[in-house]
Amino acid sequence: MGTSQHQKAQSRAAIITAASRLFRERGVEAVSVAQIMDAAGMTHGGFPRHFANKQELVNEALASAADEQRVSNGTSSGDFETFANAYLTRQHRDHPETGCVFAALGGEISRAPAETRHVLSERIQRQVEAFGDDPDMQAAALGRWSTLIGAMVLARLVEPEDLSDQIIAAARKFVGLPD
Amino acid sequence: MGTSQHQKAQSRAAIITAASRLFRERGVEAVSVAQIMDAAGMTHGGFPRHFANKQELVNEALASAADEQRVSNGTSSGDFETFANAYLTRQHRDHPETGCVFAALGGEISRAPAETRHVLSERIQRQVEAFGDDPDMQAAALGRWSTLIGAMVLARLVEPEDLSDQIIAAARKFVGLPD
DNA sequence: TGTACATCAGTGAACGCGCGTTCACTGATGTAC
DNA sequence: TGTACATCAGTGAACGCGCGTTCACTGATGTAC
Repeated sequence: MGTSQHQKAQSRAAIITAASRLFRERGVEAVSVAQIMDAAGMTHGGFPRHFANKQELVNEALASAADEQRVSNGTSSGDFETFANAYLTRQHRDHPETGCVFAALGGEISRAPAETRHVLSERIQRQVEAFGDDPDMQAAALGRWSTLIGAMVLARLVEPEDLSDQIIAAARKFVGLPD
Repeated sequence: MGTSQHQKAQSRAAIITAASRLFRERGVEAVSVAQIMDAAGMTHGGFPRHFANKQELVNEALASAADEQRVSNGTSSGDFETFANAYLTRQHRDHPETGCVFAALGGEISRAPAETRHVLSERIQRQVEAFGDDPDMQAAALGRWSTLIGAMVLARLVEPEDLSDQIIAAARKFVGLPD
């Protein structure tokens, strides 16, 4: 076959994007390299041209998912209410594949190799600093952020849907959102 | 070999206990039936005498973990502050194998078969009812409970330990605990 | 209270399967001249 | 501007390995008489 450098970069991006979605949807261990490569439009034999092993892709894909959230929700600007308002929704609950990586994979990340925990800790550290310079403001934002993540974890695992909705509503109230 | 009915019941309990700890420590998918049977003091061939398959054990082990927490922390009596005070600690963070099943495996449970989600939803539903009869009290408790779970997820995945401690402290403050 | 026997918990070997990874091969890319 | 050639992204087959599960076998249990 053979491809240009530009095409290689596109392929690599497609692999990371596919992995980032599939990992959040089904869990890291439950998704195989072959499934990711297939979703990216290639066969699994091409994988080692882009990553030394699956773990290296996991690190890149989860870091990418974490960055995605920060940028798309504008939390880096300190507008926590806007972030929380989009976070605590049925839309987010029902679409983990494009949602918060910590709610979808927090437990798995805590059991992952040091390198994985490190790249995601950097994102968390940066997020905390974006909450403000004042330690009290940072602490208050951390408390609210924890509520969002825990509520999403609970809301996604419970049935029936009524109870799940109830959890989202309770969390919205608890972090001071209208509704 | 051959064993009495009493010994069989003991073996079954040992398998559930071992599975309950190992799942919370390493994740459900990362622990093999052979590892669980070994931890319970048997060889893996004896497994089908107790459970039809791994999934059946997962359901029992996670339900057992959820029950353990309710009883040992007395949340069913409505004393949320006592529960939260023991929950948001470095001890709990550093020992997921004996801790909250939702913080350790919440994400995995949300991707598990309906039966698994059902047995754990029952426990959550019962817990919510134990929070009180008033919907507003239930909502407030659900908000605080979400904060505990999310904070534990974040505290377990981040490094360095300073930042992890900071998350626990922020959550303690946010749910109104002293310290 | 003894004895003969059916039951079945637990052993250890074996099974098919999907996993991550490796590799010989291909042909388009893009450089050297 | 053309031509010959080295590079290497991607293919498709193959690898060893650990997984969940199955099963013939064993011997202590506990019932029938």
